Amino acid sequence: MSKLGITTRTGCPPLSLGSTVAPLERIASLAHYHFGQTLYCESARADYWYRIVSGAARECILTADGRRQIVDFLLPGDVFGFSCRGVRGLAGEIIVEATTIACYPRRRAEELAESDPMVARRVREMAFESIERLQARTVLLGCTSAIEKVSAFLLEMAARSATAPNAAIPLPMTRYDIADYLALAVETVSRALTTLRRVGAITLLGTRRVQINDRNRLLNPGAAMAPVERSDAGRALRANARPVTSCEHRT
Amino acid sequence: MSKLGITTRTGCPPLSLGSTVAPLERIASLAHYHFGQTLYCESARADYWYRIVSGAARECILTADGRRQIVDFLLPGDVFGFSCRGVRGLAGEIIVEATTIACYPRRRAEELAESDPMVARRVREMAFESIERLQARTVLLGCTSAIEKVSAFLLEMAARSATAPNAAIPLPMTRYDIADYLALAVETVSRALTTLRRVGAITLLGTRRVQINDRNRLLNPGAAMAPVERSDAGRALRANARPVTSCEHRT
DNA sequence: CGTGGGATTGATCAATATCAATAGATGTGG
DNA sequence: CCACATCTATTGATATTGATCAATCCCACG
Repeated sequence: MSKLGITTRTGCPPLSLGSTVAPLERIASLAHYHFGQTLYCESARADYWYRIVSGAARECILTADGRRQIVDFLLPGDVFGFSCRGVRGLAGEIIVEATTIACYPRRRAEELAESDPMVARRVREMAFESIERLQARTVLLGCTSAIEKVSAFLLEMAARSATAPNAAIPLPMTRYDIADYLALAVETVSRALTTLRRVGAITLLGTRRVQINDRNRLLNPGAAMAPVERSDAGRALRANARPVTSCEHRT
Repeated sequence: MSKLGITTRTGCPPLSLGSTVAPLERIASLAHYHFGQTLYCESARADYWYRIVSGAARECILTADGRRQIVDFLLPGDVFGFSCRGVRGLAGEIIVEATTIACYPRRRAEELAESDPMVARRVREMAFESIERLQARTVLLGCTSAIEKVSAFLLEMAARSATAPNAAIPLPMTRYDIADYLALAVETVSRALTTLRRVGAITLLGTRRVQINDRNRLLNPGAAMAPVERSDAGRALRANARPVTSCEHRT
């Protein structure tokens, strides 16, 4: 890790974005990063948009009380770094050795979007994808129990890593990262994984790969989790939800 | 609440969006809703974008275990309803009587964005605002203690309600809504508010208005919270964060 | 005046954070 | 190549926090 050695060359391959947005790819530059490097820090100006080509990164923030909250994991294909104020507010950090990222200069990309409607559409779609990723994230953080959070996290990683069904899922991040992502203690994450392994829901292949054996147990951890059947299996409909008038709209 | 009575008329006032995007406002229709009405349900097609003109709404989801998770509160000025898959995935519900919403037909808005770069830019900015709102939300949900969550929630509402500093902040939602937003039990929210009131950080003006007396106590609840000084005040830098190499980028 | 939804407070119990110890992994330098 | 240092991961014991159950209060509204 001694020399940083970031090689930068312009003009990168289209990479699954469709030929109509080739103009966007022409202004991108590919950069290579090492594990632990900082892509941008919280106070940096938001002058680039990014796309993970290979490897992984995290966006995080140090809270007032000294904790680190990971706001998003970025995996291959994910576009990130959008901002409407000029400043980042979040730090972007590389978590996998030899990560390659496509960097889009914001000003030029915006100019391009203003002259090419197809580029504008693509940028809009990328932003919408970010929104849906963050909404899913919110639902995940809303889980109450640690088992639920970890289960939901594994399912999210399975969906995002785009591997074959039933294939092993790579976990590019440490348990500490997972803990900061789920707002749990590391020990709790570790224990939840152990519990899921014990009941047969997953198999741990080393520490950084997981095989999902029983999706249903992960989807509904409370119901099928406890080795000893829980007495309260019946009352599922707890919580604060109140009835609402029907779904129709526009009379 | 017997008759739904949604009045819809096309052509609505510009409303702080700047004159350059008047085209976008020309295709909007204003609709009036009652407390408790459903704007769209989870399975609905995502055919509209929305902007709150007055009143308030929530976006929420029923989780597998029967809880309701509120993903976002929508306040005047907020634009929402973006989707990249065709389906909502979240339900939109009105939480304030006589809420007015500007509705933008998605297809026409997109056509407009493709013919008018200024409209495209404005749509992009609105999407980026959504992203930042959701990122802030993630940080909030990452808080570990209930006092922290409620404190952060009050600060968020203060920032978003755009009232004068030190003015009373309206809370358009019930305690149940707040609880489902913060992933806490109602009782816990109530207790946290009571605690904050007791230590003088806030004043409750009725149940739906809050006055913030001491921002610092809300920003750093752990430090100044306990009536009896806590013995561990010194160790603030706990948590899972690990040091990272410096912030430089591009050698 | 009575009713019902919302809000608050109390008591109890389960879940998780924390503290502590240890073991595995990985990388460095002798 | 091995020994050491450091980071990562797991497991155990304990204390604290928040969910849950229960009761009461408050307020708007018919």
